[in-house]
Amino acid sequence: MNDKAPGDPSGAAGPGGRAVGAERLRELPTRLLSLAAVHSDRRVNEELARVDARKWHYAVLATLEEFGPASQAELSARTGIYRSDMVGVLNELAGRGLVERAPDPADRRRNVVTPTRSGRRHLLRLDSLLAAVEDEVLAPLTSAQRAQLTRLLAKLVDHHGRQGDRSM
Amino acid sequence: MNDKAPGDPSGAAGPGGRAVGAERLRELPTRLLSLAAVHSDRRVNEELARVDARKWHYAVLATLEEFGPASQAELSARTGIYRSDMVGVLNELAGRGLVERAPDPADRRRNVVTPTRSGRRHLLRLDSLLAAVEDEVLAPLTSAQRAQLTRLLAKLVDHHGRQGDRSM
DNA sequence: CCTATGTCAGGATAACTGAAATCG
DNA sequence: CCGATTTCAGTTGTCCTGACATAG
Repeated sequence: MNDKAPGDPSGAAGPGGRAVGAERLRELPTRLLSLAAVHSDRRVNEELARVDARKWHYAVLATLEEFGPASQAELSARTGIYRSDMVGVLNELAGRGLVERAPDPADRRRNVVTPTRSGRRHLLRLDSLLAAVEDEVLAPLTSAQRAQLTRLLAKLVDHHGRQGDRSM
Repeated sequence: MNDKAPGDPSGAAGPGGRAVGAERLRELPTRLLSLAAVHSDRRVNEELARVDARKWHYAVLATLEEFGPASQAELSARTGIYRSDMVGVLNELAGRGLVERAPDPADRRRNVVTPTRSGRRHLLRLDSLLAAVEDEVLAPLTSAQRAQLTRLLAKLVDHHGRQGDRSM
């Protein structure tokens, strides 16, 4: 089934040119990144769904834990969620009793979002749940490799975050 | 499979718990993976759009180049595109004169998809276009780091591809 | 007057499901 | 009858834009 097409240059890494051989797809970093992320995201979402959560829930709760109560715009900037989508995420979180939204007396345009006790407990549960998924997703890597991957990815995210600053 | 990463940074390990510091989000590999992929995908799609292409076009053309003419189901299995979505991708490619679809005389359920000369030329153009995007996306990494990242991602993709075989 | 904030309405695309029609 | 292949129809989720009302 694998008869060569006429004049097929595949397999040859030409001198002076880059090696574009048969392994085009299997070695394309942007594709590998995409495939790995799709798989990882799917597993994360599947597991989060089991406790009626989504990954944006985690991002918001973790941000609140780290920086304390914040306005929606602040949360949006820190998590990367668009502020138009933040509304829905907070509706879900508030509906589950995980955060509270109260008007800011100092600036009446703003809502101050605060995690509830239940929300902070929920965050801990999500922590361990995500740790398990992460362990599964990164299974083929040694812990040194995991650290390395994390470092490389952080470098990429950091770099593009610095210059790819789109206003939401 | 649960060995602790060495050099565990990020400060405080809570009493009786795992080390969950302030850097929860910034160090979560699944999140970094997702963020990096979103950015990478966006840049890839933007650039491909400039030549009226999409990344699935590349996947199909590259697969045809590597393995020769194939049925849609084969292409679907090799590229990871769902059979149902493959229809649309091939409609676009055929509409641009980049591939030809002909019924397989040996099995009349099948279509044999073959790249045209123009399609193979197009693939070369996409190659260099993608190389440029890749160079931009991976800019903050040295070439040794790029190779490392590629290797690690390939390991992940390879692993999940082996066991995550959903029938499409 | 201009900007920031929260909100809503909607578009574009990707991932995924289900089923019909055809053929082996 | 069962399974594989192509195709269509449609759902869901995510990313992203634009606009509006309110407030600083």
